[in-house]
Amino acid sequence: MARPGSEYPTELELEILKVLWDESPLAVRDVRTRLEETAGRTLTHSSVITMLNIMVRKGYLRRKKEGKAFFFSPEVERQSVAGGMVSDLLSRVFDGSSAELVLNLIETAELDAGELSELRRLINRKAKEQKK
Amino acid sequence: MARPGSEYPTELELEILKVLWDESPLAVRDVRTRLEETAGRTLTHSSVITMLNIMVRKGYLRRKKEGKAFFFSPEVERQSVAGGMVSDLLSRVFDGSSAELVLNLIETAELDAGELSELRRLINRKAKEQKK
DNA sequence: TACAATCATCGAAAGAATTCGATGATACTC
DNA sequence: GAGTATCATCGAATTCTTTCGATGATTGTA
Repeated sequence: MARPGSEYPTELELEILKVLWDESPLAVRDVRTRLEETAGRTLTHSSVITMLNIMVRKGYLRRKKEGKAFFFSPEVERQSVAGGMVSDLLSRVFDGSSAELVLNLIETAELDAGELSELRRLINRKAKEQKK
Repeated sequence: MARPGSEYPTELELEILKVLWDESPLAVRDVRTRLEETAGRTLTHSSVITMLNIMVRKGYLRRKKEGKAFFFSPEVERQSVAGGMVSDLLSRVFDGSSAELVLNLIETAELDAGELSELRRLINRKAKEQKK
C-alpha cells in the first residue's frame, strides 16, 4: 500500500530543474557541480545520474548523447511547473482562493513598500488587459 | 539513504488537519467519515488511526480520551501551517520573490475582475498600515 | 598495447508516506 | 455469561525519494 506519487517535481527534482532552466544542456558532471554550488547538495556522480534518469523517465528532462557523455535539458517549462505547484497549493491549502493566498503572503511575508507597489502595478496591468 | 522528511504536513496530513480545523475535537470514526465526504478518501478505521497517531507524534495533533475513544484536535493553526507552506513554495520555486509568485498567479489562475479588485483592496490596506 | 580516467547501468539500501489485517481489550446486548 | 460491536495497538506491505557502490564499457594516453 502506498502513496499515489506526487504530480509535481519533488525537492531534489526541482533543484535539478532549476539548474537546467538556468543553463542547458549540461553533462552530469556539470549538473553535479551546480547542485553543490547553488543548492548545497553534495551528491556522488552516481546519485546525480540516477536522479537525472528518473527525471527523464518521468518526462521532466530530455537527454542526448554528445560525444562520450549524455547531456540533459528540461522538457518542461519553469512557468508551467511553477504554475502547477501554485495551483496545487491553492487547492490543497486555500481551497482555491487566490485572494486568500495573497492575503497570507501579505500578512506573513513582510512585504516592503516597494514590493507592494510592484504588486499593485501587476494587478493594474492585468485589469487593463481584461477590459479589452 | 533517504529523504530528509518534509517540514510541512503531507498530502493526507493536510486533509486531516483541514477536517479538524473545521471542527474538533473529533473521534476517529468521525474523522474517517469527513475524510471520505470532503476529500474523497476512503480509508479503513485502522489506517485513519495510524495517521492520527503519527500526527500526534509529529506535534500536529493532540488527543485525549473521552469515555471509550480518543478525540483529536489540531495543535497547529491553519494560518501558521499555510504561511509555512507558502514561504516554502516561495523559496523553493520563486527564489523568495513574492511578486513572482503573484505574477504567476495572475497569469495562470485566470483571475476575474472581482478577484483582481479584491487583491487591490488587500494591497492598499497593507500599504496604509505600513505608513503608520 | 596496457593503464588510468570517464561515464553509464544495475541493483540495492534506507527513510518517509500510506495503507491494512490480525489481534486483543472493553463495553454493550440478550 | 456468551456473543457482538467498538476501539486501539502492532507489525507489515508497498511505493516513492534519495543515496551509493560495484561493475563494466569506452576513450585517451604513455
